[in-house]
Amino acid sequence: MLNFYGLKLTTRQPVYVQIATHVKLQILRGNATSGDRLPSRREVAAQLQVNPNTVQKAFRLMEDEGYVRTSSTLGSVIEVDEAMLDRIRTEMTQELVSEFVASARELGLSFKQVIDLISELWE
Amino acid sequence: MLNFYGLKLTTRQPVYVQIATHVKLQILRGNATSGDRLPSRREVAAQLQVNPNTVQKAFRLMEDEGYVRTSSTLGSVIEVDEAMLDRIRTEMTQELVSEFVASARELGLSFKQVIDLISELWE
DNA sequence: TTAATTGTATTATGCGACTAATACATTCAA
DNA sequence: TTGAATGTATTAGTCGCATAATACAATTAA
Repeated sequence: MLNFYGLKLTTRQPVYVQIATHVKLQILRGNATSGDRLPSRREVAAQLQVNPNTVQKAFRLMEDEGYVRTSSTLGSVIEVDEAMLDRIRTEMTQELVSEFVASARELGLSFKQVIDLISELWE
Repeated sequence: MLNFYGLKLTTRQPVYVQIATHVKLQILRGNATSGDRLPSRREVAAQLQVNPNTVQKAFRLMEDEGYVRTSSTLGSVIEVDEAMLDRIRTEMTQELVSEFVASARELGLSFKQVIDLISELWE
């Protein structure tokens, strides 16, 4: 059973988006996989100390994006095949890197400067 | 005289923040420097097709951050010394790179993967 | 079987960002 | 000098996100 205690919410993004992103990251990192169950809406709301309606919106989003299915018997369950997993990984990676490169160029940074800065921080 | 025609607005950030960021980038890239004048609030609002009050908020922010000064005789003028320029550059670079590194690690990317992906996109 | 839990839905409220519509005093050019 | 442009301020309204308070049918557990 997945939980959400490790998720620290910010104000930079809608909470329901952060919840969906958190689940996607858990899937990518192998901490969650097909068949794993999610806590109830009310339980997640309690764990994150947000409103159940906000959580409902997150679950709706995850169902629409195609990696969570909700049945009346099992509640909400993660459901990903290899293609979906690859789609998620590619999508998130591409967005992250391409936006970073665009910003770095806007800032006037050189390729070498960027690599050096990342190297320093990577440890 | 600076203009804002090159600034494409998104919905991901408040407009007034995007305006201030745009000016800071112009300064960093050498496209704008001390003494350069900014168009009037109403003129910027027209160029960006946003409300004058939103632009006023951006100008207030830039004054507070310390690189724009407004006088009754000259309107709003850019004013940066070497220290301010360095502060801006460091601040924006640090934020960009450290947030990127954090996200990349969350995604489970290796250092080599990151470098390879950036190399591909940098061209 | 009965009570609790759950998914789902509805309506109202609050808040921050942005828009809209003015208003007014000051500066400056015709 | 007069009228336009400008900086500044106020008040009201919209929109998306989140909260609050319920409601109800269906499933589950005691």
